[in-house]
Amino acid sequence: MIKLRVMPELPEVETVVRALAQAMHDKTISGVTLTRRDLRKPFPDNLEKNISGQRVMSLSRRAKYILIHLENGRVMAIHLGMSGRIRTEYVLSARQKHDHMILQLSDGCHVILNDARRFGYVLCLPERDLHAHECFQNLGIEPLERGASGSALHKALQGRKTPIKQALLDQHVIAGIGNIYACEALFEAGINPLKPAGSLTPEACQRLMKKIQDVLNRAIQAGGSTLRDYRQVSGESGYFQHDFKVYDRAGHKCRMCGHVIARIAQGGRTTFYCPSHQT
DNA sequence: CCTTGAACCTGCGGGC
DNA sequence: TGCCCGCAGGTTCAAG
Repeated sequence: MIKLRVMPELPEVETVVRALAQAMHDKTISGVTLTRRDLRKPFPDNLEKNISGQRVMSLSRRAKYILIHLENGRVMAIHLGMSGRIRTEYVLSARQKHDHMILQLSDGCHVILNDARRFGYVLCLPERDLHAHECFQNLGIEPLERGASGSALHKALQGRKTPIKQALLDQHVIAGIGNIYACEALFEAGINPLKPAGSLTPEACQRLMKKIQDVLNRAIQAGGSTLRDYRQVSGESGYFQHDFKVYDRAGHKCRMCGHVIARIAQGGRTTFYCPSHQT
């Protein structure tokens, strides 16, 4: 059994995509069970008709979306929101609280979407319509793809007075970054999260983009991050949480300069940073 | 166009 | 033990 419980930012979604590819590639979806009609958005009207009997050609990721490419040219897109988890079970055990969608595969495997807070959602649309869909058309820089660069980031931040931390969370500016990796990347780049986004120099943007890519890649290598009391025998849990340099470290000493890590609120989210060397 | 704050929903940990 | 409060990985929408 593969069981995936992650904090769904880019590295965690990427980790889920890779694990799901193992389970789903070249399998046929033989059945769909929905236990309610909606999460944050309604499930697509014709979901069962559009995915049942379809072979899974490949899986990919865009921003924080899991994309499941089907033989009929459609894509099922899954966003995990804050609390979405996906697990696979070859022998379907008792249904758990907040299991909302169960896909049955031709080899007997079940793919189960569980989401306590229901901030996640599922879409299903023709692949050719994907980039024009409202959820995808305005997405910003994909940080690990060609085209991501300091100059692209600098351009995307032009004229923005909002603090750089909040700009990094704006998926229309740069896609895939969430609260943890925004804090971590700014720390590593030595940039104060309160700095107006548009005031970053091209050099600072270069440094920041490099650190964003760096921290995301390291987190993917580590299998993402998991929090709280998660324990798992399958070896599928990530361990990047042990590498956090600022996130959730308020009151502890900065690993770089020894100053005390601060915790502030920005736009309703918590930011952790070192006031001494993030300038 | 940009920015801000509230809203969506459930679970968990801490304080009393 | 139990209740109440604050807080949590994300996004959208209304209002200024």
